[in-house]
Amino acid sequence: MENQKSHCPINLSLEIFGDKWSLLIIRDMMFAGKRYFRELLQSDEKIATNILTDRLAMLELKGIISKAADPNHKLKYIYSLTKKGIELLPILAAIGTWGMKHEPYDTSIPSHAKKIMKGGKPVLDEMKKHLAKQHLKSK
Amino acid sequence: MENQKSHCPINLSLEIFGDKWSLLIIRDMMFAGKRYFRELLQSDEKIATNILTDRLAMLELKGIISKAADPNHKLKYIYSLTKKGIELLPILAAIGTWGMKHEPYDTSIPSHAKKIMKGGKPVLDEMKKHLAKQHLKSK
DNA sequence: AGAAACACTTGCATTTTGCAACTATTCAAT
DNA sequence: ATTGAATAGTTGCAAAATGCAAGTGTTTCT
Repeated sequence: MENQKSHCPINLSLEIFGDKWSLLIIRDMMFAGKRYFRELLQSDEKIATNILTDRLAMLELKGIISKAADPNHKLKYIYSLTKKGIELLPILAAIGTWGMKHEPYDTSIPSHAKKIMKGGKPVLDEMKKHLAKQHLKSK
Repeated sequence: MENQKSHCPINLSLEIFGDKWSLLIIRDMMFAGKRYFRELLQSDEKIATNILTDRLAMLELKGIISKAADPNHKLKYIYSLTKKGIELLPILAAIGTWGMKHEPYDTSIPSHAKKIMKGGKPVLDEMKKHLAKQHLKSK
């Protein structure tokens, strides 16, 4: 388990979410409000079930998300961002901002996403508060 | 070549640098001032030569770095960040900040790195100016 | 009672990564 | 001028990660 290449903070971070899928999962939880396995499966990028299973388990292990039984449905589990996960928001925002500036993105993207990317710190703080409300309820 | 999973700006960005190595290479160019193949090979994370070759070519293709013959040494090539590459700085800084907060990093890390991470926008702007001077000289 | 929804699991093919040895050219020292 | 080290890679193969399609065992819905 402890097999890290170095103790540089950037490397340690990338060993957690430096792959093709982890940040996309976080993105969908943050910006699209997805909370269930089936919802996360519906992304445009078409993640496979085994990969999604694997990543959710890893993200939970790393303390970025938590998993709880859905009180209303015995087959469903609800995934939540932890505080540590919510604090990935500035990273996602920076990546989104960079992508919007430098890559030919789909302009039919949710307009609130644009606002979040362009809105700067105040909008981000608001967003963070909102996420805390949605995800950190219990405990 | 054009085989992207979606046109979401975050996904487009991650299709470029959403792997274990690309951002580490950028990190070394930005924060450690590395400009040569051999220098980039010396990271703590021990990247293999074939992977480094592959990533440098990809990053050049994507317009994030540029490659030029070293005027003083016929075997050496000097790699530079482009404007597009320099603008990855906020992403690296956000990742570094997150890692320092949430993972047990090596405290013997270069102290200027800590300053950059913690210094906020003014320090980042200064850093950006410095990088532009070092990397965008010619042209 | 039967069908659909749910969160996975499994097996296999493909792709990516990692490792170690090797190459061809150029530089630097004798 | 010759030799050895340094340069930026290649190459071939093994290991790991990813991708794909089908299957599993409950639970919920109709």
